[in-house]
Amino acid sequence: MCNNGVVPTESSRARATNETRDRILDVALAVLGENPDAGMGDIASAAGVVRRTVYGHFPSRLDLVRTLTERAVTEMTAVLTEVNASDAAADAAWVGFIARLWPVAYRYRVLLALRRGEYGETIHGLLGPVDELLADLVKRGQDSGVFAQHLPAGMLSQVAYGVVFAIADTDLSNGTPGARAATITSLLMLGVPETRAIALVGDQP
Amino acid sequence: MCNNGVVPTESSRARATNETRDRILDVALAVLGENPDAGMGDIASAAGVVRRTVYGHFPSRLDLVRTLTERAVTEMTAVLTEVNASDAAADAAWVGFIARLWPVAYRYRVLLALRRGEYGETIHGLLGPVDELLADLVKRGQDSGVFAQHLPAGMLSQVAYGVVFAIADTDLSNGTPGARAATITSLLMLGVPETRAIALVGDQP
DNA sequence: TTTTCGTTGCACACCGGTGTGCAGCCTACT
DNA sequence: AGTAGGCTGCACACCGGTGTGCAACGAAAA
Repeated sequence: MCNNGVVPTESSRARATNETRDRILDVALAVLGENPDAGMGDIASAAGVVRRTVYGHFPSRLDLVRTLTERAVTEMTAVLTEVNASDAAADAAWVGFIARLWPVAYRYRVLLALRRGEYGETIHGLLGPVDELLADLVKRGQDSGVFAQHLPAGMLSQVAYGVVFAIADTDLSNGTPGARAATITSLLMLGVPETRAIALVGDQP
Repeated sequence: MCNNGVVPTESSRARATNETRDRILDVALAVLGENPDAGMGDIASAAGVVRRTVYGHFPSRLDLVRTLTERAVTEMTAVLTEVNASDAAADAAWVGFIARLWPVAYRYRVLLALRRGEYGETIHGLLGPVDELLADLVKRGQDSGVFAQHLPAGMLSQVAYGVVFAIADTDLSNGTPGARAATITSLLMLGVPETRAIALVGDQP
C-alpha cells in the first residue's frame, strides 16, 4: 500500500478489473440498445467475457441496469446544469442542449424501452432530477416567450425529450439525420417558429 | 343449415363463441396496454376465462398479437383513407385525423411497446399500408406549403405519429389532456405556426 | 335423445433466462 | 516462492411463461 497522493493510482490489477467492469457496462449499453431483451449471456459474450464474470461485477441484472441509469443521469445532469446556467435565450440554449445531449440520448436509448416493465420503477426514480432540470429550462423559455404555452412546462418537457429519445431510437432505420432532425423537431414542438428554428440550428449544426 | 340471406345469422352457439373471442381480444388489448409483458394467463383471467381457452382461439401468443395488429391496421386505414380523400387543407385534415385516430392510438398503444423485440417484425410488416397513407397526407401538406419541409415526408410522418402514440402511451400519468396535447404538439412539429394550430384545434376540440 | 362443441381443469414437457457454487487457472502483488 | 484475487468453465436449482394432451362437463343443435 503506497500512493499517499491525491490521485488514486490503482494497481495494474485493479485497473484491469475496472477496465473489465467498464467494458461490460459499455457493451451492455450497446447490446441492450440493439435488443432491450438481451440476456446476461449475450452481454457477456459481446464483452468477451463469461456470463459468470458479469455476475461477479453485478450481482443481478437489476444492478447492471441501475448502474447504467445512474451513468445516464450523471451525464445528462452535467449537460443540463451547464446549459441551464448559461444566460443564452432558452431556445438557443435548447439547441446547445440537444447538440450535447444527442450522443448521450442515443447511447442510452435503451432506457426508453426499459422504462416500462420490471425496471421502470427504478429508472423513473433515478431520472427524477433530470426531469426537474428539464422542466426548469422549458419553463424559462415559456416565461420569456420563446416557447409556446399550450402545455404546462413539466408535461411539455417530458414530451420534448421523449421525442428526442424516440428519434434516437428509430435512428438506425434511416441513415443518421438524427441530431439535426431531433433538434429542429423538438424546437418546432416547443413552439419556436420554423424560420427561427432553422436559423438556430444553422448557427450550430 | 338454413339462412340463405345475405346476413350470416349465426347460431346462438357461434354467437357465444365469437363473443368469447372478441372479449379475449378486447381484454388482451387493455391488459397488454397496462403491461406489455403480461402473459397469456393474465389475459385469460382478466377475460374471465381459463388459459386453455385462449389457446383454443389463438394457437400461440403471436397469433393473438397479429390479430390485434390487424384490427389496428383496419381501423387506422379506415380513418386515414377517409381523411385523405377529403379536400380540406392538409393541416385541417390532420386535426380531423388525430381527433379520430386518437381513441384508436390510445387503445392500441401497446403496439408501440411491442414494435420491438420478437413481434416487431410482424407488426412492422402489417403496418406498412398505414405508413404509406400517412406519408401521403404529410406530403400533401408539404406540397401545399402548410407543413414544413425540414424532413422528408416519410420520416416526418413517422416521427409525428410516433409522437401521437408516445403521448397516448404516457397519458395516464397526467389526467387526460391526451387528444388535445397530441393534436397541438403534432401540428407544431409539422411546422404549423402556433397561432394557426391553436385556431385549428379551437374549431374542433 | 343423441351428438356436437366450446369450455374447463387438470396434467405434462419444454424452453430460456437468472442466479449460485465451486474447483481450477493464471497473473500480479507481497 | 507464496499468496491473493479476478477470470473461467463447468455444474446445478429455480422460476415463469409457453404450448399440448386429455378426460369431463354442460348447453345448444341435430
